[in-house]
Amino acid sequence: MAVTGDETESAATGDLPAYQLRSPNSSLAQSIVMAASPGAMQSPSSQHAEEITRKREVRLMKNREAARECRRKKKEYVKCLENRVAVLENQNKTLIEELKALKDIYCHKAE
DNA sequence: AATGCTGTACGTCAGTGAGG
DNA sequence: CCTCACTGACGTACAGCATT
Repeated sequence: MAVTGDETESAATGDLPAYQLRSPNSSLAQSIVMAASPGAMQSPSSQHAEEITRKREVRLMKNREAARECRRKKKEYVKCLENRVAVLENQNKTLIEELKALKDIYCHKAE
């Protein structure tokens, strides 16, 4: 199992995760620029645009965390299944041995 | 050392079902 | 009908390993 560098990446690049550094014209980067720019008076249409951008960011952030959680749950589920396989394989082995022993007893009686 | 391959984690988009 | 959370699919970045 390879350990990825993704979790150590933010340490290597300051404190921003890689996905925030990658695309220079992402909506996030744009919105940061928008928020930082000293736009004093804003027209209703630009306010509306900003609201849309903000909503999008919130949605993306929520979805990002949902995806993380979803993957975590999936990994846990797979681990459970693997455990179950191991248990069932052991049970199967035990039952096969038990059957073999019973067959032996039966054969000796028949003689 | 350079390069290609593989596995892992991530973010985003699009589709879907549940609840209000 | 709308909104929200969940999830599969896709593309991307990166690390580690093998080969040249």
